[in-house]
Amino acid sequence: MRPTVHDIAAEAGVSLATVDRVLNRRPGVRRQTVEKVENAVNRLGYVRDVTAANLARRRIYPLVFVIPAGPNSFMRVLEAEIASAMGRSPVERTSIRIETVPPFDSGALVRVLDALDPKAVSGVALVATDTPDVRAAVDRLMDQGVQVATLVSDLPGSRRVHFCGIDNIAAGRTAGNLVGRFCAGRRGRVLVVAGSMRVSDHMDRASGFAAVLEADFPDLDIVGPVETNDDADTVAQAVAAALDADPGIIAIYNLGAGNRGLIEAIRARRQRKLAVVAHEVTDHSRQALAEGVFDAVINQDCGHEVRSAIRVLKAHADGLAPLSDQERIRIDIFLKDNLP
Amino acid sequence: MRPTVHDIAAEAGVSLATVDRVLNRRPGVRRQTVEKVENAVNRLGYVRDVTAANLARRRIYPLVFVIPAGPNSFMRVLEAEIASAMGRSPVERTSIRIETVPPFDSGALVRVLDALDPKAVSGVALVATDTPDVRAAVDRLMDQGVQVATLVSDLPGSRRVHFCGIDNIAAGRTAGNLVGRFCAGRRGRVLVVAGSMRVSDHMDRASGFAAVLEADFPDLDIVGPVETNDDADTVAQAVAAALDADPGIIAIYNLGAGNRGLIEAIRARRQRKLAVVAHEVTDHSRQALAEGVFDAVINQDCGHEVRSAIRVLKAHADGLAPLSDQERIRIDIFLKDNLP
DNA sequence: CTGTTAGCGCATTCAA
DNA sequence: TTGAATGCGCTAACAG
Repeated sequence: MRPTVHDIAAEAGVSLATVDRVLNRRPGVRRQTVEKVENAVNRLGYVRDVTAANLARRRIYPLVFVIPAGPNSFMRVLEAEIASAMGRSPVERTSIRIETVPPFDSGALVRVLDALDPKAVSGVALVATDTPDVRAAVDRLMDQGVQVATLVSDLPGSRRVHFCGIDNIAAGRTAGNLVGRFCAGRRGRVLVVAGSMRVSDHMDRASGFAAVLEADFPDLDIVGPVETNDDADTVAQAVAAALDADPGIIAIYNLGAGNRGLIEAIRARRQRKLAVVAHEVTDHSRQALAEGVFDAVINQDCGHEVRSAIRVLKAHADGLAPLSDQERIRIDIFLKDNLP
Repeated sequence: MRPTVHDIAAEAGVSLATVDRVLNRRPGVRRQTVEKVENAVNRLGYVRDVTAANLARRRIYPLVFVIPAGPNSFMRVLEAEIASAMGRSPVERTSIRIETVPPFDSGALVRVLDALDPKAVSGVALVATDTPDVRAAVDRLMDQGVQVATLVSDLPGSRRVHFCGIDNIAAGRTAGNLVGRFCAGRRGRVLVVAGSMRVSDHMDRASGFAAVLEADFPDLDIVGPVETNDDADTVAQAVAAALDADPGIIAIYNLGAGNRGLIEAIRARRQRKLAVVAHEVTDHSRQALAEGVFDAVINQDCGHEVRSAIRVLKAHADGLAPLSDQERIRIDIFLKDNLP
């Protein structure tokens, strides 16, 4: 039988209330008494029953997700995952709200963050735009006791408690490795397509990709990255133009969104033998893999990311450390054969 | 405020005890009364607070994991993950025991399963050997009210409630796709190494692999599979013999364990240009990837598998459906760049 | 500064 | 067949 507050009250020779004060680090207890209780805790190996505590406290965790608006498929899937987490709210004792902001608009993002009531929300997860004003807004929230986690795209240098996403440099390297091997000794150029160099995930992928190509595949040279703002039509035009202008392009790496446009452009040029690697499993990319238009898709499991964000934010709100192993988001590689 | 038992007691005009009887489907309540309560439940949209229920009931879930003994690295990692879950037992209200049995020994497995006390264990997770007697033992347990889940290797045709593992046919197909692309139009033979054709995961991988090679890579022919009982030394000898006997082998797929032996054999023949795909990330395979001895490793996250087994077994013990999305185990592909 | 007491939402004796 | 009362482990008034 594991020890309860009663046991440690008895062991320490104090009352339940005092034990509770010490356990929750509330003021108004003599140092002497604090130590007595802490000793008892250690001696008996007490660990608090969080579920019982939450029951007694009728605790719910008010959480806010701030994500980009717009047609980006990946973000819409992310939103669906958040919605699905809202369905589990009663069980998980959460109260989740979604705020959408125009993509790549740090001003709007800051306004949303600043409008949050620190007393009414215990945690925020946001898809970050990597600018100083956003960093400052995040740090302000942390100062006010609101736990902040970044989602999908990180905010290096900020005080966010956790990044729920993948190592994007490694993701870029992985893409480089795949493209290199799929080109198998052929010589030529690789077109790199990006959304925006103002989000850290895209920058990281580009640099990881370039590093591997340079080090391990000297026969391949990079063209780009061309920036498309993650807009599918822009992607389609850019890719079409590049392919038509340069017959030496033998591979494409799209490290951003807008896969629909990429697929269009490639389908219209079926005769070109291209190795194509893109990011994120969506209906479009899934279809492209099945057809052989894409050779591989690198993915982050956004269901996992959302569940992880919730666990991490809850844990930090309680001053607990999350289970690092469970919270690491994998860099998934999908071929047509291992699609989920 | 979500409704509580009190609310539905008031709504139905009965006492708490009666509500509880109906909710837990205990006998001794008039049909009339049952209906009154059920109507109240539906009207108010009541959902039971499982944590409060577990608190009141002081419920713990006694779980048993049955896994192969022996030096197989993957199984030892699995065991470590189970041990780590045991550390979380107080929080997760579990009581976990590990039983090891000689590998590929269905008799021993059956003996362990039959020795279990159905009244003292609520769930069992086992790495199954695919034989009729094991299937029967599993079904016996289910009949006695013990929830059974298979782990890593499934037991098709049995009544187990869940398989915590990957789709091994798809894993084999994935390996085939990778090997095919990495060989990039070269013509030759692929050596397939297996542990035992008596476990369903190995059989499935072999057939998935063969299917893809036949359909998509006609220039590659399969040699094997050679069976090694997952013993590293046997693998080393078999691979060495095959490579030396047949200079036309340009790729190797090890769908079983014993990677240490595989690595030895390849290292001793550095001049051979081989595409190598194996399974499971362990210290050995991680090192081999880094060195370029392996080109890709297909992995199942056994930490995830263990956590999932626990969640699924607990949920089924309470008659609840687990979150299917969270419980699907991915077929991970690792290159040296995206190793965790 | 410390202790008493009454719940949180649910399960379970024990009576009736 | 039903209900009242007690307690699970913990928190939070409210006294003292």
